Amino acid sequence: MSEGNVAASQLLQYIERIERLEEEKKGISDDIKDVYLEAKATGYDTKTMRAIVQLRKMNPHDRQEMDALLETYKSALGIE
Amino acid sequence: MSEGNVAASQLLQYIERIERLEEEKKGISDDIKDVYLEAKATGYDTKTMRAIVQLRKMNPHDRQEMDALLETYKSALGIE
Amino acid sequence: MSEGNVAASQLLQYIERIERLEEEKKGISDDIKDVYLEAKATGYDTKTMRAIVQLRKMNPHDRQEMDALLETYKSALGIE
Amino acid sequence: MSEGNVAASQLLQYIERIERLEEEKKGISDDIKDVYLEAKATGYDTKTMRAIVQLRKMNPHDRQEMDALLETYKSALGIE
DNA sequence: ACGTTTGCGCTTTAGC
DNA sequence: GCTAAAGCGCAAACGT
Repeated sequence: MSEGNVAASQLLQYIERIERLEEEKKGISDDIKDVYLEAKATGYDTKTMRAIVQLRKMNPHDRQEMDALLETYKSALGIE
Repeated sequence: MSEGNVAASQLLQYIERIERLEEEKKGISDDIKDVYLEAKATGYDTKTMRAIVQLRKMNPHDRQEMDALLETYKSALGIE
Repeated sequence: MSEGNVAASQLLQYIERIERLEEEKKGISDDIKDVYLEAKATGYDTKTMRAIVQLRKMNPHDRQEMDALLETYKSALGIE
Repeated sequence: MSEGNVAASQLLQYIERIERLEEEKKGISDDIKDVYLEAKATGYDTKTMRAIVQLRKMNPHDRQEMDALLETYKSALGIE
């Protein structure tokens, strides 16, 4: 087999690995969507839930600091 | 002039209009970046500023409602 | 247990399911990134690989049609 | 006037400058969208137009190189 | 049914 | 240079 075919075969393997992983990723994305839909059907607000998920990603200290700073700026600008 | 050339000329005009507008847009994006940099140099936190800009886009009523709901969820989950 | 706590517990369960799924998703995203890095280290161009992945998502007919249209526009505008 | 108020006033000025610029930027984005819509109404394919705009951003040499590489990969993978 | 709003993936851009 | 974030078009979904 020529070098070209070796390279082609290797490239194809990379591509196919990526495609498999992307499929898996898509499946999980769909699962996440389903959970949100279920929560919504139960009466929860998904937008707020998404905000919560973001907040919980941060460590408590950073979150509180960020929050405090935001409050400071809001006060300074008269945002209630 | 053939029909093909007429069409080509028209297509080119659309493309060039878009390109001009994109240039303008780029200029403004750069201006925005500059303001943030200037504010940062003055001691402001740009991430918080960006959050403020977002908040001010909303109307007060919606913002308060969103905020109240978020507080409710945070309390329920013990997020301080 | 009060209704409020029931609701809180349910909300927490939704949030935690989402967090678990997002972790999995993140893991797979990292895997994809790794494959691209590995391919890059082998000498492949990742930008082109991403284009290939996109092309392979399309059905052949659509892809050829898209390609033909692009060629038409390029010719019309003198893009070589 | 207290220092706090000075700072608040300055912060407000930065925020308002940003908001003005973002409004302008939004206006231009809308203009761009309008041009695409107009072109579409005339019979042009906007997706292809966007691809053309991207191509014209590149210098000819890079574009040809990119194109050649893509063709190489397509051949290697039997994409017609 | 419609049309506005929301979510999602991707690309591009900004910040460290 | 790389990781994180924004912007964008597209698609789906919800309420009207």
